Amino acid sequence: MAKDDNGNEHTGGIQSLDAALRLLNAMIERRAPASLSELARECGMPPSKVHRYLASFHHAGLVEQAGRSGKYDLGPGAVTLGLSALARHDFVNRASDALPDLRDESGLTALLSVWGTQGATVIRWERAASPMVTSMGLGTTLPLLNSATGRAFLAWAPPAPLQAFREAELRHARQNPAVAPDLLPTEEDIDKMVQTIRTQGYASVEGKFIPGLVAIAAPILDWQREAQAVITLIGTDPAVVQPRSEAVERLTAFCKELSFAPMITGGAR
Amino acid sequence: MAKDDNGNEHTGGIQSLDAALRLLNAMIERRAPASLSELARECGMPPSKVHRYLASFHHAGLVEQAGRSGKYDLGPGAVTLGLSALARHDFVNRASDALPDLRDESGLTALLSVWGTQGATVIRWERAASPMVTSMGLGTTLPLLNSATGRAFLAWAPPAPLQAFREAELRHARQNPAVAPDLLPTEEDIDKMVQTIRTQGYASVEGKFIPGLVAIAAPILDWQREAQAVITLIGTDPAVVQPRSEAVERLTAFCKELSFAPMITGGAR
DNA sequence: AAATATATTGCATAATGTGAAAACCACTCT
DNA sequence: AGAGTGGTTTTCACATTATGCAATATATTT
Repeated sequence: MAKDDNGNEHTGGIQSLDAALRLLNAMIERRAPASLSELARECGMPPSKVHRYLASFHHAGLVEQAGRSGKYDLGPGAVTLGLSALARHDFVNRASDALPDLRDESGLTALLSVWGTQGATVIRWERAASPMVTSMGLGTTLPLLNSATGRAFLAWAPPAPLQAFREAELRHARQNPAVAPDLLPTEEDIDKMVQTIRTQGYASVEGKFIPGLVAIAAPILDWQREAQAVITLIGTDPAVVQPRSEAVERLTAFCKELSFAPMITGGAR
Repeated sequence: MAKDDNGNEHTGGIQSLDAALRLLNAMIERRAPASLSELARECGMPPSKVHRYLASFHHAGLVEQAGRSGKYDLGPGAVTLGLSALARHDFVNRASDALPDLRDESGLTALLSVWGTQGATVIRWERAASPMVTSMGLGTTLPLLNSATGRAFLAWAPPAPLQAFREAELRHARQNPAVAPDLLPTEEDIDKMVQTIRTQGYASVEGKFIPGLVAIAAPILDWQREAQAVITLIGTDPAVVQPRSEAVERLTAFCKELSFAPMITGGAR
């Protein structure tokens, strides 16, 4: 009988594996590389134990030692695992496959993001032939309030972890007025923005995240009308954010196509 | 002393954890939900063992039971883990940060390029203290066939848009025999070159793009083994292009460091 | 250099994972 | 119905294997 951190038991498992996974979890929660002793303290294990677990994780590629600092970090195997898990959700495959088409049709850079523990995370992107080279790698996390992608998640929120982010980002924004000087939104401002986005069917942003760029984003909805993923188009022409621009039409049609279809197609379809 | 599937040992780890991770790996390789007994067969373990491991994985959210079929599948915890890892492996940033080190260690000019719609595009550039000053701006696009960078992309191609470039450049080369007089390659020549590059692990060029300069280039691969970016070293000493030169070793090690890798480096791939 | 923090290895001890077999369950076929 | 089949879960006695402590080794700071 193994016990988890709350003292709740779960039967039939393997204690050492449970401990190892608790360690993995600790590495996720610290969002940065950590030293062996930090991890040991973090989850109340003797350093030698942690060391042995890390050796096995390292061997499997789940964990790697960062540079010469010796700190431990999640490794490429973890990425493989996660993307493999994501790929089981067929909307991810369908969206990934179709993303190049969307880019070609719209002539804009196209992004596919999901909502991860760290926020909106880019898992696929197709760059358009734009003069402006945005260096944005896979796994980039986008701001919640000042990116089109983030706002789309905000408006069609998978409820649970979002409120926390909302607060965290607001707090951060208030302390760093330099970042977003024109917009220190109150709760009501945000609610109003969310309303607008929902009725428009897409979120947009002009130059907030990266000056000179404009972006529009629409959600891929599941059967509960929550965002499973968000697709974003990025360009330079301010016209694309306009309500009935060609880009907006294409994007929303594209996302509707990938969303879980409601059973009765009332009116809008 | 734990053994992996090849019989290779790795010291200091934990055997049961190694076995558990082998199981996880089996779940990744099957790209679909699998039943307990399938998994047991797959990795040569008794069903009871697999069951116990799955119980622990399930408890951690890494694995879940699909619907009422009872089959096991990777779960939300795996996504969380992967996205968390992905967020730390923004290779463009990591490569940009490390590029000066590579320049210093090798004493050569180092380039970081990504595959844009216009071709291989230089996005970062660290010039060595070399007498030869190559004037090459950020955003320069490099030829596909006659630069080390281009050849590396060719060999580890993100498949879709590349064929078009290949044809375009060939056509262009045939019309302009002055540019590449010695090499009017057929499709087979190119395929042969690609094979060589892939087995060598890097692409090279001597004086093709700019007379008097030599260059070697290696890819940063993503989890699908496609080139996400290419790093190129440029110098004047013809020795650097030799298969096991110091520069080659450094460069390939550097790129491997930044690439994604399969979870467990087992034989078959 | 000494001192402190951190990582790694060795070792005896018993706690824990192990495989075989038995019980359990959900089906299908006579 | 009832016996048969393939798959999953539980039980159990045993020794393999993980464990924590203490001893090195390595790195970082004073």
